[in-house]
Amino acid sequence: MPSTIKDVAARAGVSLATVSRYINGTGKLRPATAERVNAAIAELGFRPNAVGRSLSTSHTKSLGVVIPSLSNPVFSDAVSGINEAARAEGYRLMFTSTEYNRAEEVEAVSSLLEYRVDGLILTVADAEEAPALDLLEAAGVPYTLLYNQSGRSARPAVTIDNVAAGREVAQHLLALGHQRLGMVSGSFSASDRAMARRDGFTAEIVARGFPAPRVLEVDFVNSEVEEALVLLMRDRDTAPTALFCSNDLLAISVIGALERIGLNVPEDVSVLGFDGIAIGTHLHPTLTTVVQPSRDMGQTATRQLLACLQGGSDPDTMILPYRLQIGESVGPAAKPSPTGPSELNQTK
Amino acid sequence: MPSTIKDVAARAGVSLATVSRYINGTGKLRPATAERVNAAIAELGFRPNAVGRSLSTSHTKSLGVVIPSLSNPVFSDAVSGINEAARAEGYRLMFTSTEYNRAEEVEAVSSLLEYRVDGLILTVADAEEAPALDLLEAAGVPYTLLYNQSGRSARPAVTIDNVAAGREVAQHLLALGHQRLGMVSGSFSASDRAMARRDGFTAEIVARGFPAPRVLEVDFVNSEVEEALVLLMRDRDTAPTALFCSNDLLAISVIGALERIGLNVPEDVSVLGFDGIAIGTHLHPTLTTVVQPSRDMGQTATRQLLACLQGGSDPDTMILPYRLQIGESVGPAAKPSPTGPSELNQTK
DNA sequence: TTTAACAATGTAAACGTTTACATTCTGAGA
DNA sequence: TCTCAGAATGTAAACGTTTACATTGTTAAA
Repeated sequence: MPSTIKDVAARAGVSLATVSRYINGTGKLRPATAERVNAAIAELGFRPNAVGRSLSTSHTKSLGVVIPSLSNPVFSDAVSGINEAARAEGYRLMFTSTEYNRAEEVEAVSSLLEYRVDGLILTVADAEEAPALDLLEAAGVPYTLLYNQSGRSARPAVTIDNVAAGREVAQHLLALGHQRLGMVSGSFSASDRAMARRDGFTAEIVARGFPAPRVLEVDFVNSEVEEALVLLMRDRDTAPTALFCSNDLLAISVIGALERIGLNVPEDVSVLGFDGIAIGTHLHPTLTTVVQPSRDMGQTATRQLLACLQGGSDPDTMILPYRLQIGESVGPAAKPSPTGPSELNQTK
Repeated sequence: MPSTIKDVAARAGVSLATVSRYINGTGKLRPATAERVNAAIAELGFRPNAVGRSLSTSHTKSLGVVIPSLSNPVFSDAVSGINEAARAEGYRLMFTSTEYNRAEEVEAVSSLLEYRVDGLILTVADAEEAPALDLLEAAGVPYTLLYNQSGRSARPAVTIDNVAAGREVAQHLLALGHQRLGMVSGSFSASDRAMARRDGFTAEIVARGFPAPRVLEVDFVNSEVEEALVLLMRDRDTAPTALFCSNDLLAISVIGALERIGLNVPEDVSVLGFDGIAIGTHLHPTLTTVVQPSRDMGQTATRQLLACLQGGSDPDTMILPYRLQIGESVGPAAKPSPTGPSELNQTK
């Protein structure tokens, strides 16, 4: 059993309170007393017990982190940012993932509340309908959402304006002469962000007098992207000349699939992603994508949560800037092929 | 302040111990008593305090997880596996990353020891020289390494045989007629795995009577891959016809860079990766790579650590199987070009 | 009806640390 | 030298829960 503050006190010939004052730097100590305590700590290999401290102070100096998955680097990057900012303030992270499942969200929050984390940073499937957030609010535990659209629920979130980003994507593609646009997205029910991106994208296109984009909702994990694209791109004369993907992993997957069915990116079809994950700049073609500042978002969410925990105001919604990063995967609209039905149509 | 067991006891008209027995399912309770306790819990919105429980039982039911970075999906996948196995046993994860820095490793372990995590799962830069592991052993806290080579230190690890994998990569490439091999790796001082892969790769090539491979050690984050490759591939008659990369992110990066300098993969140069991250199967060309079972490794490490915590034997080294997954990024050795210095040589 | 054995429940101390309040020590000023 | 104010340190209870041991209740058998 590791040494406790009692052992240190006994060894140094002082009281528990004196050792506590030394460890925490609270209150003055005579140099000789401090030296004796320090020596006792070293001799005993004492290490403060955060559990005892948590009980007596009612603060654990830990933050709960709940995200859908670590498989998407956009969440990994954010957790890195959270970790940095938390560490800087002496906080630890208690972590869990939910695999986009609402019941898992509730279970995760429940458990973190049992561990008495001081606050939480989390991404839920839908900020509007989140029993997990209801639980947090009922418990009075501060939290900040990450990436979620705060929408009409006015729940505090660090995010970007996904609707505006979707619109800007549409503007960019239309400006390049693309008139037949498509979108490939993950599940809308699992991501209010994907919904917002689609909504902005579609609204802009329709407002500009173009036909609404074809929207493909795919299960990225189950690798049905290629099949879906074969159908979408079957008729080159009516197929989209540009595809907006709801995240970068999907965009990368779409590019691979397009090339496999004989289409060149961006010559035959342009592809535009979302998130700005690092690998996108190392590929060929490099990815044109909407970059959200994931690491900054993680840091910002953490800082404002910690500010709240340290007596500041409640967390609020913060919209950070995104930027459209031009890569090689988007080019001018392809000119119509001079021949009739495309070579693709003839492929078995 | 949330309700405590005292409040529940008062409300139900029973003792603290009775409420504790109800919560934990230890000891028998009359149905009427159980019902009164249950009603009191519901009325008060009581939620057990894991901090109090941890202090009195000396167990936190949490595991510390220390990994270099979440930026590489191989770690994210492993953490997903750890999370699954831990959750199944009612454990939480306390998480931190070290960015491949030994001082950070020590600080991370130190802090997790303060929080009294029951055990740790971690990846360190070098299992042979790890002050963080010295600290854990001195504290008597069980741990399992993940991915690290256990080598002569005999520290418990869940890993694969990286040396054997390196050899098998060499065999595979030599069997395809490649005679001039190269390796692109991340920093060896930050990854004993990368060292082991190089050692196996090199040993096999030399044993087969071929010249030792050219080894490029690059800083993937600082995007110097392309510059390095231009130099390596300058003279097509002497340049490697296949490159082994120490991880998949690097391999993907190398493919992009090769294509950008005008070389086709695998026609002009083959590229083989390591890890088996999911995105590798969605690219064009799909990645030929050594797949380690990251999620399984995470689960296995967790299970054996938990078995130890629950009275079983100490964690041991477990070597899980890897497999060489054939993709499209490796092909037969390119036949020498019929002309003199390559076009590449003339590019400014 | 009484007794005894077992079930059910209560009591109280401990886990490690913090900290309000109390006590002792020290040094400066009268 | 004495006194007083502030410095330094000690005391003890509390934080929430667990659990060994004690006590009370209940039921069946004699």
